[in-house]
Amino acid sequence: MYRTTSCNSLRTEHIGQSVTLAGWINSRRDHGGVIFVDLRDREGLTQVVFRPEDFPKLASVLIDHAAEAATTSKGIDLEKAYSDPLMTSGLNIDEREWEKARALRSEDVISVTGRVAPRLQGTENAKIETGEIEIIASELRVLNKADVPPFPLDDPSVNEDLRLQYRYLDLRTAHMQRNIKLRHRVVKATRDYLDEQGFLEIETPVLSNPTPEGARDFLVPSRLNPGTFYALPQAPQQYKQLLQVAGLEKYFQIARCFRDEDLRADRQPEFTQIDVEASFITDVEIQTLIEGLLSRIFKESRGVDIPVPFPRMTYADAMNRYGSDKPDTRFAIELVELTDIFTASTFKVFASVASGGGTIKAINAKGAAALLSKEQLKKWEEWVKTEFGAKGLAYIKWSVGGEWESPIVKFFSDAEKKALAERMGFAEGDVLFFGADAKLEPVCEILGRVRLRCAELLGLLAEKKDQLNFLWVVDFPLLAFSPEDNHWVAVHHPFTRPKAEDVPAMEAGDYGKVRAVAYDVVLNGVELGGGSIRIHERELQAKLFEVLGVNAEEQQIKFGHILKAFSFGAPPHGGIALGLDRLVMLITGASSIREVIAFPKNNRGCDLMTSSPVEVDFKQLREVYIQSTAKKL
RNA sequence: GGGGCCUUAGCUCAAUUGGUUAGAGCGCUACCCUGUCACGGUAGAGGUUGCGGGUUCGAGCCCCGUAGGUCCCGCCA
Repeated sequence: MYRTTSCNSLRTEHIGQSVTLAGWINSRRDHGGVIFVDLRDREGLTQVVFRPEDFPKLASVLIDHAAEAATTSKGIDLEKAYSDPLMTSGLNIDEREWEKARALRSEDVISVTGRVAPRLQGTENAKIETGEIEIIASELRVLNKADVPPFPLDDPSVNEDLRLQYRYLDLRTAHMQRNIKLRHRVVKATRDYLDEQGFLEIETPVLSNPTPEGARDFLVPSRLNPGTFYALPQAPQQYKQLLQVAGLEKYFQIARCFRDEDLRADRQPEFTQIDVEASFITDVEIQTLIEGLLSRIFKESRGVDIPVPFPRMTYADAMNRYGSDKPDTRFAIELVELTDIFTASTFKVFASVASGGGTIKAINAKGAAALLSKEQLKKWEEWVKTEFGAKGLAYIKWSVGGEWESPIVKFFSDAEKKALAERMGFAEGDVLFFGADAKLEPVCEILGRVRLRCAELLGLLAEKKDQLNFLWVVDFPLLAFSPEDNHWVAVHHPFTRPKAEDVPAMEAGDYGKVRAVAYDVVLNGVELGGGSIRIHERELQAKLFEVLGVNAEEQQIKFGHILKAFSFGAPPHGGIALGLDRLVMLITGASSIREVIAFPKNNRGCDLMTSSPVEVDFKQLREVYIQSTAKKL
């Protein structure tokens, strides 16, 4: 037997027991005579002591004295224990075990047998849970020696690429084990909760079809059908809807999804969704279900109660007030409408925007004046220009005891200044940032970015680490015009249901006005997931494809199966998908989803541990009828 | 596809204005040490400064290119 218990199970009540532990050498302290080893397994640490004397005898002496101490409710009398005849009378020294212990190094794997003993008075270690006891070793088995690790395992400042290259070592750290365990708790809570709610966990194919909408697909060539390809699913979207047509009614899956797009700190080419779909359900019912799920997840993973129901905010409000469809509402800065103030302004840039149906908005970064020099404001302007294609970033800085500093304020009339200051709550120490454009969206989006950067600058989130601001963003537009493709595209996906009251607008061709029965759940400015009520009528679905520029023939080829399915009595249905990786990232407080994925890919989609992806033989390519066009170096 | 930042010992970093033999801490190796827990002490090993080119009497430092890493924009729900 390798072990009888874990390295985080022994306490004072186990004193006297003979145990065997197995694990890794976390650290070793060799005092020449006595040798201490912190033995580590998944559960924790236990100190093991190797002494050059006869270990079992020593242990029994200490235990006897501890037992005696317990009856007198005084601490163990060390002097007495050490003067015990057994301790001083020429013990049989087993040097072999001790010599083995001397040769132990970090990360060696051992199994050790000994007796649980109390630590000597004053040598207890409050930092570890087993710090009251130690193991007096009598037998040591070295199961495997370890090379010197390429980096210190407990050092959080080590380069991530090195950690990823040796991920199996990185995963040994308490930090990573905590994240992986917590992820398990989240998945377990999800399965338990949805099972209790009557949902069935159903697997869907990983080899499926390319989808014309949305992200780029990962392709898989079919050997048995030369020249044809599967695609890895971006989401199990069609299958989960077809399961509703199939009458399974309530489906969920912890689903792996694949998207061949560029990576980010919160984006991997393969990621996991908590995928949910149900029949005969309304949008509010799905939202309530998900509120219950998230409550359960946060309760079981972090022990916190989150208030439900979550606030609702329309997409229009979110954009207008926060400049984002996933607003971080933990801090108060909001976008303020100023268009009406400047319709007749002497400042031509604003006047032409305001009178021409455009939008002028601003945000007030309270107290930012002291933190932003003229040079820094220049840099911010440069930043919005290069990163978001803004024309500029107008500002007014009002230092405490100073004047308004701004390249534009000299063009404002006194009335405009007064109205502006009043509406913005502009005070000494503040900085205003303006956005003005013929179109609403870029004004909101750019100020939304500036808003986030202001929060960062002002440290508004520093003391709000534990705050959890959930909210639903609802009433998304169904369609958006893509100038690149020169046609309308689905904002969510093409199966999303238009709001009943907006169907006339759709039929009238006023596509920009049509809202969807779609909803996103947002936590602290991060989109956790989104879903919608779907179209279940064949005609409406066909109509929507038409709007999206998919003609009848294409519809038949790409979506014939789902259109046909809808003609056989599809129930009203809808669902949602939550990003599991992001959710666990937020729960653990990690800054990247790589911290909550056992074997993630780096920025370029490479697995540094396995060197994946790799080149393959010509022969292997030939079998699947593929020829690479990549240029050899 | 584009932009920012980074790359010096196994790890984390330093190296003044371009100037001697590129240093420190940790880790590693050996020895000493019987109560430590980030043990302590003594000694030692360890470097093509990512790579290629250029400027210069002289380059870790300046210039050009390139590779890798990371964050962001585009892209992606």
